[in-house]
Amino acid sequence: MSVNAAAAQALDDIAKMMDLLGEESFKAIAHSRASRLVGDMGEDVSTLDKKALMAIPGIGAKIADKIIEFCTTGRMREHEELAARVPPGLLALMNVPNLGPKTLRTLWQEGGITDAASLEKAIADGSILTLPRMGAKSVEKIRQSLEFAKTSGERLWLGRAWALAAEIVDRMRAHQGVAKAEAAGSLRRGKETVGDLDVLVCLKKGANAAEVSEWFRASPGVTQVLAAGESKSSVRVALNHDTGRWKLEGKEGEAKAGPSIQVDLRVLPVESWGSGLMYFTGSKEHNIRLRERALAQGMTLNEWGLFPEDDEKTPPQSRGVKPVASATEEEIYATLGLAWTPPEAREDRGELDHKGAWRLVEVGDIKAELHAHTTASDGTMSIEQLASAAKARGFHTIAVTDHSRSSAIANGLDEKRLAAHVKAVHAAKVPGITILAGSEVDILADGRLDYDDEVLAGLDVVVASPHAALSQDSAAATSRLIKAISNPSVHILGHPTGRLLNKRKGLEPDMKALIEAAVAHDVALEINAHWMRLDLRDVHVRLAVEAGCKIAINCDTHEPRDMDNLRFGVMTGRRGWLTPELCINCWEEKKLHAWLKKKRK
DNA sequence: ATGGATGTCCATGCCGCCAGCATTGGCGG
Repeated sequence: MSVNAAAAQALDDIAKMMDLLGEESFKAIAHSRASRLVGDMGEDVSTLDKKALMAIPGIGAKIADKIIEFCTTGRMREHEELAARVPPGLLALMNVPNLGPKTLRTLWQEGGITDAASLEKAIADGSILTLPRMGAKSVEKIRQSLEFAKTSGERLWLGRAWALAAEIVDRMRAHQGVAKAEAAGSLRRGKETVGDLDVLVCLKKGANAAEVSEWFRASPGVTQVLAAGESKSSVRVALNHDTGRWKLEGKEGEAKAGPSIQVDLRVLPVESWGSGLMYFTGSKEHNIRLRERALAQGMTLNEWGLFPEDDEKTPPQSRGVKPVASATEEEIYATLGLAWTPPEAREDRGELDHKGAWRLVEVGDIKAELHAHTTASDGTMSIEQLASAAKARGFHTIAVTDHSRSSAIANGLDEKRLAAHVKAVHAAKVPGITILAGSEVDILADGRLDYDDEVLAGLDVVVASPHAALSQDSAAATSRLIKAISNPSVHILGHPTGRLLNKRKGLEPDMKALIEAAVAHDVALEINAHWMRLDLRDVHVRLAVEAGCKIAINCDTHEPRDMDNLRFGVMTGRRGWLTPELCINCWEEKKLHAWLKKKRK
């Protein structure tokens, strides 16, 4: 775990333990906010001194001290003091849905429950029913949540969630009572993994909400119905893990055991489409900022619309109050004096201070794929098939970058095979697209590249990527990657950390140093669009964009369907506020080729 | 615990919905 992630975890634990102990809620909120700030930070938090930490809104002297203590000693005294007062099993239960701090505190203080085992026992023998607010329905809900928490430890990959969400949304749109349907939540924000799916449906005039909800609950793959209201339903849908070219040991068997994902449906009238979408898209923190802003302007915002504030207790829509805006996201943001905010930027990372209209990279901007494999190494397509597929996407350029010799498992090319392959690539012709000959050259553990410099200098495009020695320490990783960036023939640093989501954490280089080197040597950092990689990750893209570092978004195409992953790479770029100007795949042909050739003089 | 207005104090994280056992606490975007 990176220092940032570890420090964020410690701060979040502190916040949760404070909640469990019933301490002043603002203290817990402050720690929870600080946890998010540290976790979202692109640069290594240990490189910041107290002054720099305190310059971040939300981090004051006390928390800055705790962060510094953690970076220098690896511990936080306060964390240990709290941990001595809160049973560890209780903290773990905070991750179980339907178990919040207050519920757990009651279970602990009044029922002597300290962990999952004692909770299960209290449910089994019925003793839990004697505790306050513990009726049969609540207990059954908790029982199911506990069961679910056992089988599903991990969040689902964006790419897998996307396919499932598309099926459900299509099904909902097929119902005659449905005017509009869309997947919202963290999926719409393009988060690299999602915990559940949120589907918003708006009804045609006169349509029956209960009937539409029933249609939803009868979707194929539903294994369990958790809630069955007229306008709100929750179900679990079975997952089958198809992870493509990565065979995940254990995962396939596990799939038969029945991992599933929760899918929530909300039904609203069609007039509330915009406000409903904003509510269900989140993030929670973004929603809070928007609602604060609405209040400051004499309005109140909920999923039904943006209303004039009237200090009444009951919700305005229930009193027939007309909203100021509700039908589209654009009009609601506009009424609040804001530009429409891209869903990917709705994370309370300063997006409400953004000046003017947003113009982030879009799928339609991408005009080149600069990292692709053919049958020469581990791809499934010939050079011509690959180029035709790229042409069909409207690209002006495709770079053939098969693996280098050290990637033996991927049938990497030695220098002799490479020379022949380059000839074949240059001889290949597909009308309307330029085919470039390149390589995805391995970055060896010490930062040397897998081909000699003169070989690399003879290629049109060089993508340098780490594939092995991915558990080396941070300092070694930093110097390794910077050495690769410094090679004058390298254009792109491919999947810079080598991480695989839910599988391996990959390298943890000093990102700030890496980005500085990339800027100095005019190397683009890749966002690998495969949903198991999404590497660079969002916060590092943001850091790179702020530094003016060029970014490449590549599908790392091995087979035709890989090009469909482009949207995930683009969403990751948008989460890092990436503009088309900084994304080399968006450049027109002349500009891109001139940039590539600059390294060949 | 933080940040902003003062010079030490004060306000601060929105909203709707649900179950419960009754007027509120907890959840989740």
